[in-house]
Amino acid sequence: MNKRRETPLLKDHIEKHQCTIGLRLEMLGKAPFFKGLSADKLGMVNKYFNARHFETGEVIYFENDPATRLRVVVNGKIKLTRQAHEDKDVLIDILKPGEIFGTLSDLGDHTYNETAIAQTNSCVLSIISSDFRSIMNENATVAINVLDITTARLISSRENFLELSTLPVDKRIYRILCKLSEKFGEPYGNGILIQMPLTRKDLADMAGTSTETVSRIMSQLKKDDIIDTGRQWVTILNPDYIAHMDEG
Amino acid sequence: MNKRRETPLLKDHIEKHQCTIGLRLEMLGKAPFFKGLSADKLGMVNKYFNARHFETGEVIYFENDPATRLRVVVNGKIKLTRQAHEDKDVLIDILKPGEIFGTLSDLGDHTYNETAIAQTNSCVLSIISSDFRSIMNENATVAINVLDITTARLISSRENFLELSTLPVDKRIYRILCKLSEKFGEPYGNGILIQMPLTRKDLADMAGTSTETVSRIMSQLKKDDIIDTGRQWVTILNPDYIAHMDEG
DNA sequence: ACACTTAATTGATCCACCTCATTTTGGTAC
DNA sequence: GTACCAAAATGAGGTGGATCAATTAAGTGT
Repeated sequence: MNKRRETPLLKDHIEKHQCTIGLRLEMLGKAPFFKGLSADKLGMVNKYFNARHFETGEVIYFENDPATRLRVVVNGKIKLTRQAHEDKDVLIDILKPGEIFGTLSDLGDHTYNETAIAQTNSCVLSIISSDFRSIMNENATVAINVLDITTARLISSRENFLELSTLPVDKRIYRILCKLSEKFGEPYGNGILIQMPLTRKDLADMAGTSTETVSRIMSQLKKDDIIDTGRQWVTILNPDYIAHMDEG
Repeated sequence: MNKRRETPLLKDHIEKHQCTIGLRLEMLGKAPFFKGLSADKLGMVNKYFNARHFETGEVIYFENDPATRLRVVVNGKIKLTRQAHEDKDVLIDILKPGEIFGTLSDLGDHTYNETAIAQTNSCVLSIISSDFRSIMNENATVAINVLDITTARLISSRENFLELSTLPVDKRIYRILCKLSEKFGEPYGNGILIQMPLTRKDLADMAGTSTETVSRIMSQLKKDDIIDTGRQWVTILNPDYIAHMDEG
């Protein structure tokens, strides 16, 4: 077991000038919700979007703020959270490039129902939600794509609820690590590095537990050579164990 | 505190002959996902639907069954559940007339990810999901309506997750009773009756707890004259208490 | 290389809730 | 009314995980 001296996370190399018009168009073309849209329509649609850069830790919007915009991650990772009490938060999801967040509603009195924070330096496109609704009205394909994305998220959210209701904490954490490594994992050394800053608090807020409990479980996994972990990073050394811990 | 001798629930008066073509068309016209559709389009769309009656307790489909159809509740209540272990279930939602369930996906290898059971005698319309997708493709309004419904469900599911992660059991049960009375409540005597058969197990499966714990909490609420409850029914005597139990 | 800040670890205690076991009751069928 | 059965209530005991408190270690800035 080698002692690491520094974080294995890639340095944040996202800078403002990368959010160029060219990149933006390329991004929208690849975005799952615009799949099947013709090139000229894409060009038209592109004009509705604004790009903006966010520094790590910067809040994009707070829950209960008036909600007017739909956003798209171009670069970086965006964390969606909700606050319960004083220091009790719930981490709903972590988004990667191509994913959407914000609101689709065009009602005036509508508010965001989660807080969005840049987990890393990020570039985000935004569009006024009523404009996006117009686009959906004129292109049923787009509406159906967004519907498919939302349905998938609903299924995933219910899955989370199921796991929270029925699994003990350690299994919940295994499952979270498994899902994160599928979404954000990159080969690193002899394992898979979850490529993002990830604290014990983040994991606790995903699993509905305390940082201390997460720490204890992670320590045990480390002792058993199933993961390697340090300050704000995790690598999976034994993916098979993490994937099927049912019998454990 | 009067001792009730019999269930205050309305007798199930839904019978097969009520699922007539006339009722079906009326139902589809009022259904939120067809809001804004012209009368003639509605007539065309109607031809795709089949009606079927289900007896109380009858399973409409099981989770992991091949998924081919989207369904609409015409009459009665439908319970959506997922199985975890032996006797551990999670009650995801209870649907009332006008709500949709089943699948929207037209992929061949797709399966239902929950079990649907008739909570009362029910009448249900169904349509092959690929047909429904065609309808959405030709009528963006429909796609957007379904998207709005799905988004609302996603928000609600995340809300449930939040409550499950952060609230103690008693508060979770208060909240569930509050939501149920909003959705299914009907004035009855000096309170609001939740008009549906509802067991301690159902409540436990919603709150992620055990039947015994639900029973204990309900007993206390009854003692404090906040609710009245018997075998498979609940009335709320003090809605205000149930609605804001934050400070309790 | 140093000090400083914040994350992470680890230990000890406590209690909300689960589980198992038993009794009671409501609702139904005869 | 009486008998029956499944749902609900209640009791006793055990425990997973929270909470509180103190220590260690990893990055960061100078």
